[in-house]
Amino acid sequence: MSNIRVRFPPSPTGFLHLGTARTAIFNWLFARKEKGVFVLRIEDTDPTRSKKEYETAIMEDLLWMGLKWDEGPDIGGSYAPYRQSERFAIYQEYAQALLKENKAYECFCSADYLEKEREEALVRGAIPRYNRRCRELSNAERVGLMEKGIVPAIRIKTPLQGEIIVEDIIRGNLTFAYQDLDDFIIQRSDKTPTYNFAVVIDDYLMKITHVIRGEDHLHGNTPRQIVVYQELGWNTPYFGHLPMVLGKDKSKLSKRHGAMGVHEYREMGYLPQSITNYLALLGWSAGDERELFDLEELIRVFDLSRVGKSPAIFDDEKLRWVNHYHISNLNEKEIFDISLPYLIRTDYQVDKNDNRLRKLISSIKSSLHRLEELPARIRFYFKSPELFSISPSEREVLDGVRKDVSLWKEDFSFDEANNFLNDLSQKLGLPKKGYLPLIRKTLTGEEKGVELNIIISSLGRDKVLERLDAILTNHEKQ
RNA sequence: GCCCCCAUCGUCUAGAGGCCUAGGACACGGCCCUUUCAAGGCCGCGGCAGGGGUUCGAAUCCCCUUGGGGGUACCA
Repeated sequence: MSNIRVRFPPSPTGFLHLGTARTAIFNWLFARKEKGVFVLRIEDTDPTRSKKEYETAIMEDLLWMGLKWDEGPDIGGSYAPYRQSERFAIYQEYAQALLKENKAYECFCSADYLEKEREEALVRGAIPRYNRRCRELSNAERVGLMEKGIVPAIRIKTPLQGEIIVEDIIRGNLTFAYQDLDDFIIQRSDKTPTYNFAVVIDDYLMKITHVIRGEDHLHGNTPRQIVVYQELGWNTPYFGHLPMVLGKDKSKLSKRHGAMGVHEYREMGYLPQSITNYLALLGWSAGDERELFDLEELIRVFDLSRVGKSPAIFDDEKLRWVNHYHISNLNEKEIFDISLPYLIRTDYQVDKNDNRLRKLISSIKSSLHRLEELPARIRFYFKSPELFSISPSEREVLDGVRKDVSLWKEDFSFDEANNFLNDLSQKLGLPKKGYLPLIRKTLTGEEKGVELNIIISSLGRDKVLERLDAILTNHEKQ
């Protein structure tokens, strides 16, 4: 194992989103590729928005995709705890240290005051930055404010001059001016840490070597976090900012773009390997013309240096196609097992040992884009069709067919059924389209769908006979 | 507004100065296969944002413009 360590730090304020999942995939692939360690850390510093159920749901979705972590809140690890809410004392300790070294200071400004300042700045067209009025408070002033009962927040002292260079392994060197940053808060007045502070402390303490995350962190968070590293006297990890994933409207992918949760895609019948495959393709390519991979292959071909810089628009159509590919690649047992829940939830009576059903599903898998399409496609297998009336000439055709079928000693294979269907042309003296649509309608009630020979073979002699008889006797009654 | 980033077919991308009359994939269109719907096979449509440089030579390097995105919290 190399000493490369990456982390995936979701905030449990909602279900795992496709955009977030992609970040997890890139981190995980990088870790596996480099034989490093993948850490799961829960960023629940905001107690009002964080929920335990989301934490559980996120972990389930990660596992479903096949992304197992080496260290995390549930399994522990050398740098536990892995839940930020359990690390508050640590953050406070470092905040105090910065205070003591005069690298941070207490700020007594009220939220209201700050809000008003910001609005005014916006109106003036100025940059809404904190005016640093508490930065040089005298001791006496501080004591005075304390005595008034005001609980201070802690702000870090950002250098007034100079610039920050972010060395990004995906984008190269980027420059930011300290002047565009302000003295941001590292510890709220309720003693909880802010994101940019907690992250730095954790990444450092957890010995994270590569911070790979979305570009949305690049312009605001990364420079601020570098300030924290510097004030603490720590070396920064390597940073790599992935290009954003955008929705059809070209804005950052979010709930506004409809169902974008991993779980929802799972429900629709997307395979985990389809999700990881497609998401890996957003912002990354193998360099040659291959683009269909399962997880293991992805590890082999993945290369962080092949990640691009420009944002990618999420394309549902292509995901569909990728899923179609992976479904086609499933073997008979796999596709059957994974299909069962979709059939059961459609209230079909499913027998888990039904070999014929198993063969049927396997034989039509390549026509599916999502598993949720399956029930409608093989409805004929579970439900008898509605009766309909036929003409005298149609009756003759079905009679002929019936006679033949009744001679079968056993059920037909796909090939045998096919031959049977073809031979009918001779016997009936009709072209195929003169009788095949009628047989289809009789057996399934539909005019289109699965190949007839598969239908006949799957239904078996008795059911075929039964459905022919149903139409025939219905005709007699009229 | 200010700061930062990005820029090849509608979309995802290959392309790291001559291999490019720009390659692949999705989508789309046509044809074939086929009782039908899918699937599949074949063919096709379609792009280097614009303008300046640098160079014998630029999709590739530089600058400007334009366009798009992201960030501007006691959210993460």
